[in-house]
Amino acid sequence: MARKPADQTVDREDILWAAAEVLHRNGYEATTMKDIAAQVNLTAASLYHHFRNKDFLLLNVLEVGIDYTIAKLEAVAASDLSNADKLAGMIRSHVVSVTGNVAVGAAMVFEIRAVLNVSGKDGDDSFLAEFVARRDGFFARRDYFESLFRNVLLAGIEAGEFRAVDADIVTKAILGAHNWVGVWFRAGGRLSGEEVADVLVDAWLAALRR
Amino acid sequence: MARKPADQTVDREDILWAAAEVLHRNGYEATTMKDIAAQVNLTAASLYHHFRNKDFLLLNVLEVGIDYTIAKLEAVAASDLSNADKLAGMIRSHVVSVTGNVAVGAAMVFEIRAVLNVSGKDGDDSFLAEFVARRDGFFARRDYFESLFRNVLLAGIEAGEFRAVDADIVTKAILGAHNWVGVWFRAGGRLSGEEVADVLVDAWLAALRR
DNA sequence: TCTACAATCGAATCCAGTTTCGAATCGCCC
DNA sequence: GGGCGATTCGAAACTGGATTCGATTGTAGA
Repeated sequence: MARKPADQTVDREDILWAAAEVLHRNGYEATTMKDIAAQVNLTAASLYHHFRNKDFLLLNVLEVGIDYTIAKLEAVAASDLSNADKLAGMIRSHVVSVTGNVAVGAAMVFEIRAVLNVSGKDGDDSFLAEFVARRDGFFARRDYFESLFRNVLLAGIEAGEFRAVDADIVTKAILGAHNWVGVWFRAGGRLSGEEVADVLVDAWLAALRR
Repeated sequence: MARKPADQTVDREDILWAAAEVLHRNGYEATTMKDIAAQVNLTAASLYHHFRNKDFLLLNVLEVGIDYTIAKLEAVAASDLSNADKLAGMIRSHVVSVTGNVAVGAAMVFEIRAVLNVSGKDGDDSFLAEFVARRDGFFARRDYFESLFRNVLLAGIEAGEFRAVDADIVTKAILGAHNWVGVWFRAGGRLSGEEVADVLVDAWLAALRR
């Protein structure tokens, strides 16, 4: 027995999303390749056909996660709404993403340190180099992601729509609140993702209202 | 060479705080007993004289962390300030704790899942039972901690000091923002812990102001 | 001083998890 | 209807890290 027929074959994407889910449940180190493989009905060994190793797999998960989130955010950020409406839309969009796919959201929050730690990973030279490059690219994406929010805040303050708060800190506060949603939110709870988003939009807008 | 003289001997407390720091740097799974031991100039083996195993060690870290935080918070919560002032004091107190000891704050945020996962840990029966009991105790403390904030919100709304927001969600948003501070805050940055706290107090009070 | 205990350590054991390898299948195209 | 690359698998090699053990040595008190 070796390869399963077509109705079984999975591709990178499938593995990535499945991995995100497992990672969310267990955390990076606590998640074994076997766990991830099981999620898509493969064996651990098979995973190595799709990814160089565990680190790259995680990095991939983070990459698709951040790209997915940024794409949704950019749509709103690029619109010609007022800054208040933009912020509202972005908060809603982000919170809904997080609640809709807890896996991605929480992976973003929790697994960073694991990726961060290049130290300790025995240098397979070429691997290491590519890993570091991609990891730094990921961090850059994260910064960009954060800047989307910060810029709206800044623009809103500039335009007199918002109070003159410390945009840097408030941005991080907003994102912190969202990230945390990924930790406690459970589908089927008292509120839907949209409803949670509404509460947060209301709160932040009130916090910024002049 | 065996035991070092008195000038070397450390006690549980020392190990706990040192462990919190290492844990913050590396995350639970990525932190080895050796790492923790090194932080207090011991060998991994010596740690087992103080703690049953790695899980209990982590649990201990979380316990002292939450107790420390709760103690500071209760002082404010029990005062007879207005709810707005109480909330301000509590936010300040919590944020300053987190920035003052990033280790505790971040350990609180990140390591929970590791502790959570009882499943998988081979049942050493008695160990397992005590572990679960203490773990549940910890979670109860966490809930209590959260309730301190929520109750002030609720009381403030009741008293007409605050807008009628969804106290549950807003509480979690506040705590999420604080937890996140533990992740990004670095001593020596643009703002001190107190200054960050001030920004957040201002924001949340504005968000709740009628 | 002698004894019992607390605190350490180095070495050894054990084990789970990653990664590698060679073989087996499948689907497809010539 | 044979060849070829893409996939997958089981088994085995390796590794790092948790935990155990027995020995050693300060310390405190009888």
